[in-house]
Amino acid sequence: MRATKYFGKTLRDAPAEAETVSHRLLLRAGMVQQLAAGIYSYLPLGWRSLNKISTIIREEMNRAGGLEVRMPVTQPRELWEESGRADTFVPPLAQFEDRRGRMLVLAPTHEEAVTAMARANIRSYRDLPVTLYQIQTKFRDEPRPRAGLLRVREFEMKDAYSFDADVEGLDTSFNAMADAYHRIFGRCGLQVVMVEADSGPIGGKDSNEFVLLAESGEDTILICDKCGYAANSEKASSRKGQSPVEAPLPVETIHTPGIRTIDALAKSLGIPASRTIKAVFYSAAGEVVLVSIRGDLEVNETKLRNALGGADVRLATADQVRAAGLVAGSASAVGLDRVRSVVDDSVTAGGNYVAGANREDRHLRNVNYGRDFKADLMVDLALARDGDACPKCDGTLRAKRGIEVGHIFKLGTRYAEKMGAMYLDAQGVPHPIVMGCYGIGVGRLLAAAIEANHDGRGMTLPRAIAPFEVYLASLGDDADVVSAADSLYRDLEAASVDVLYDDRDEPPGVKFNDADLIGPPLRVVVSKRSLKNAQVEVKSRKAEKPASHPFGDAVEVVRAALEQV
RNA sequence: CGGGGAGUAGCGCAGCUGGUAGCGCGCAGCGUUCGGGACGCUGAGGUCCCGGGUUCGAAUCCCGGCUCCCCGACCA
Repeated sequence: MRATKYFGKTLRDAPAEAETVSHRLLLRAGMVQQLAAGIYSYLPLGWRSLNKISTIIREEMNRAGGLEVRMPVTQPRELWEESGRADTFVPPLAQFEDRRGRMLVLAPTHEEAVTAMARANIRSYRDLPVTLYQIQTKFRDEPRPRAGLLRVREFEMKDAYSFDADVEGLDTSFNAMADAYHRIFGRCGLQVVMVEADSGPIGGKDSNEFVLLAESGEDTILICDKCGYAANSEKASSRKGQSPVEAPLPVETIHTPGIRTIDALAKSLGIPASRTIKAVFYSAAGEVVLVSIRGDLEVNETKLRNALGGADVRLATADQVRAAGLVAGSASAVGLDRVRSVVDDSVTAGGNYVAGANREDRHLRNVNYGRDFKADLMVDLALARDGDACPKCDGTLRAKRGIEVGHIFKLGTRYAEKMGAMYLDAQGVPHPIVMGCYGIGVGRLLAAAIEANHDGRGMTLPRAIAPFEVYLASLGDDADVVSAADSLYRDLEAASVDVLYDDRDEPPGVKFNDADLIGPPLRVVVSKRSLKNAQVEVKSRKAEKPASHPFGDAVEVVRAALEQV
């Protein structure tokens, strides 16, 4: 493609609204353009990269046995009433009335539509298993779109849905998709890790996220440095360590004037925080819950929410705490029976803890679970942190930042049961179809790839997803230079090299800067200086200096160099 | 939804003690240049977010609204 025939402009300055690196670079390179909050147009350059990603996804879905389908973006609201998600989906469904007064929704995801497709076409166990997928636009009216393409309202998403006769079949389909995901991200040249994840309101027994490691990421994941255990921070567990086993001693009340935090308590008593019990107050569905956890640990609110049956959980307000009769700074579960007590399993590991006395300026020594306080619920509630011990081996967990680019779920029979998607087994007995779903945000993946692949000059996307493979630039308007560059351009095109030919009448600095901004992995320069020696210059995007090669070998040199980047 | 910030040329911004809009980049033309956003001359380009009010006069002051961004809440 000749730059003089192309559409879209590079910007020297990024628009003020863009703060995130990928957002700035996408706008500066002229890849996307914003129409409204979280709603973007793709210009030719951005669409090229997006399509390269889509093509890789499509090839790997097909290889894994997936069948591509296309489903409606506008769907009758009744379909969502069947699944029970018409009023519960978050964010709420975007919907409108058609001219006959029927309510239509803009699909935020396609479980309902694909289940309708399945129940109309699957009758028998002989029809199973099957995996259908789509790469389509979806719309979610997100409460807060942000960071360019990282979190948008209208977006391209690949969603695959598997249908199996039983959970063993689902496991097989799920693993096949996990393998395909590894291949997809690998082919995109991206370092992605699969981590255990919380399945959230979608439900199901297993769920894994695919996270692109990037410092600017919004998600925290924990990875064991030894055994490969990896989970996002909502899900991750860690070994909390054993406190010394001691015979329970009698409880003593101690005077602790002005001490209201675990740090201060531990310091004043000269003990580690791990010998104390911290009380944290939450409000769940209007009820105040007292969470007890060892003093050196923190509460993982997702685990707490799951333990409480999915209720909305947030820190209790000072008013709620007071109304519940709790003494902030000196609270504990000891002697409290009118407040629900949820206990992290860490406090069962040892004994003789220091805990609040539920009186101002008083704490208790030698508090023991079971003898001195009880739990209405006893589970793992701790937030795993960098440096914690791995739950699976004797390694250490390391916290890393990342961006969620894919998420796969074992859905089970939830949708099939609600929507009547059944098959008959060999005995003629009906069963609900067992489903899985597997998503990749295509636009988010592009943005994430830029977050992970850029430098001070612009994008350094891997070859497989960069908008072009080669940036060919001619310097100056010398007739020999122009004709040499023209002919090299034709030869590269003929050799099926994906080349952007900068044939504009611009000074070298402009061309070099645009080459670095757009960032094809290879830059080829034809100039009077190099042509004098019958040479061209080839430079990889990440190299400091170019290398000169005989002009006649240019195509071969480029093809070889592309294999290396 | 809570908190904060911002809307003036395509982009970045100034003008805001009221007097009818400017700078840089970009864009168009001509010329000189041609190895990291080069230089000169000429030129085009504005609903100063919208509506109302105050005033002889509003980008500027007042009231109401809209949009966008950031933090939080929420979220495949």
